[in-house]
Amino acid sequence: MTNANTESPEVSAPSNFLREQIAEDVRTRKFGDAVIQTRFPPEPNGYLHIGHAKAIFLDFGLADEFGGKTNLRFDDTNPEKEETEYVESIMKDVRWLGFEWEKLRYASDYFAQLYEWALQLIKAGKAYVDDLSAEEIRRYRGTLTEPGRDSPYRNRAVEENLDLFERMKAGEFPDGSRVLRAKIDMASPNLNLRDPVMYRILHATHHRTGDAWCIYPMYDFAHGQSDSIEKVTHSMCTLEFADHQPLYKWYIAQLGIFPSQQIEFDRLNLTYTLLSKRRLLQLVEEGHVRGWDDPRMPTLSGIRRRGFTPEAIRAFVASVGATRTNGIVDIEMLEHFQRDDLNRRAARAMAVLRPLKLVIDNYPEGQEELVEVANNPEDASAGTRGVPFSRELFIEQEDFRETPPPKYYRLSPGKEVRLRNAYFITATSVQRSADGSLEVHCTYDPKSRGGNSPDGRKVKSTMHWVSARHAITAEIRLYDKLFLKPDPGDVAEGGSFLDNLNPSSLEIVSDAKLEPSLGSAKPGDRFQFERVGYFCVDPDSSETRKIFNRTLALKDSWAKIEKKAES
RNA sequence: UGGGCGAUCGUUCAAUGGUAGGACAGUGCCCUUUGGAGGCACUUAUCCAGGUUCGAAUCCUGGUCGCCCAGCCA
Repeated sequence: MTNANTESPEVSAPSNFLREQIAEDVRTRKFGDAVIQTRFPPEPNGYLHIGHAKAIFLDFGLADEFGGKTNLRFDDTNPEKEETEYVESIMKDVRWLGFEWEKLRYASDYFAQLYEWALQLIKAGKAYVDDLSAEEIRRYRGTLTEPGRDSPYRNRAVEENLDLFERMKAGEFPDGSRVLRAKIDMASPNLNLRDPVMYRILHATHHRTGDAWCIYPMYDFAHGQSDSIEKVTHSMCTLEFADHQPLYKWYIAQLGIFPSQQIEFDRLNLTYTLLSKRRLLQLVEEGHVRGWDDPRMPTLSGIRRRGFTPEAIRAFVASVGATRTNGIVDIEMLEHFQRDDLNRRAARAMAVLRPLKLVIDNYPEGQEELVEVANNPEDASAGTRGVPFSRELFIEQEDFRETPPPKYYRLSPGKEVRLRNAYFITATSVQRSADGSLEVHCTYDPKSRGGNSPDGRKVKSTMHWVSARHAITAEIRLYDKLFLKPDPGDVAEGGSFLDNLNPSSLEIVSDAKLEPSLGSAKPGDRFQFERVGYFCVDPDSSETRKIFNRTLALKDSWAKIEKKAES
């Protein structure tokens, strides 16, 4: 495994219990000479989301720290839900985060071995074929407070079990007619140990093994053994599998195979975000979003298209850490790390989302010039570029008020402000242009070229602008939270999480005016539109029409002041 | 109501028997050619009750609260 991100922003990695456990196991040589081996084991039944990023950074990152290796293993034991499309997207996402797996494996690689192990357990009297229906098995299992009862088929002879199991494999029986179960303890307080199902009959075509099998192992009879086969030393998974650990150990002990160790950590939860594959699938299928990679989706493909970076996700995940407590992380935390990363790296540009014409009456008609602008004030090595300036400009509508409210520093009649990197201007009047639209007239101070006045007078505000004659027109997609509530699942009786969908999560601005240099931007390129936010070029763009996604808005303290004044 | 796991600022993560600290959010000030960024300051926490100890967030006991488990899903 290699880690492409080791040189990325210093993330103070606080100690966590996983790291400490591994360190101790190394110290005590729990696994002898074996190197630390982990695995990332998604089921290919959907797209990866930000929650998986945490698991990925833990699985790959921790192994890397200890000089170990990580496999990518698809847990593909349920042919009814799994598809090659998902396998491919998952590989793409893992690589995008900056990781390369040691070995690519599938649980289905181990179907033959797993079958042999099942036979071994049958022969040892530890497994039996049960003819009970699913419904009957459920009833015999008992409840949380009452013990279960033995199936009438529990004590079948080994020979009969062998015969029946082989015939299950041969396809003699219909789906659901029989299962293979482990013979453990129907009275166990842990329901997972009440004779768990090992194999079920499924006449379904598997995305990799096709129709070679019609019996498929359950998760519990595949996961631990797959770990063991791969000599996984630390098998990290989320908390809801803690109850499965005794079973995980039971199979390994009965089979006498490599003792992989399962360790559970908490799942990532985010405010205003849904991280359930089932519901995400519903959003896609019912058309509430434009697809798995809709920039509003918490999928890795969605936030990638939105403009998020692997480096920011890594810093975020590191700060969130891993524990065994279940909580919900404020989405602002993720946004902070993303802004922090983009602030350092994103090239600056000027773009006016909602144009208002500004005419400089004392600037000679027909004249134009190039003003020099820093590509990134945070990074001198990013250099400078020339931006065309002329008599007629576009400024942001919200940067002008005919009657300014208190504390409004921007342009209003009689007020002087700075056009960034260009000149000081003073608004003189508001007029209707020939086509009926509003335009603001002003005068400029030629001696303030570059943005400083020679007499040292100051202005309260600096505004971005675009030369009307040189501007390119583009579409800009402004995204807001997909859900209105911090917990999208917080719904009234009989309601659905869909009731919490934000009706204005997408706003399309179709005629934004951008500085001409943006005409050569390529899909995926990221920018900070000064004073507005971070944006990236959407793959829907064409040569003639650029489309930008807003990754995040800049923090807006004026909006805060204005809001406070209202209340 | 059986079993498992957990509980520290509003949120998140530390403190591994010895000064409860960082980050996010919030508030105020400074600075600023982005009302961005940056700097400084401030506010706020050990679930409760007992016990052990010179000393407890940490160990013990008893409560309370939260999450997970009754798929032939993973």
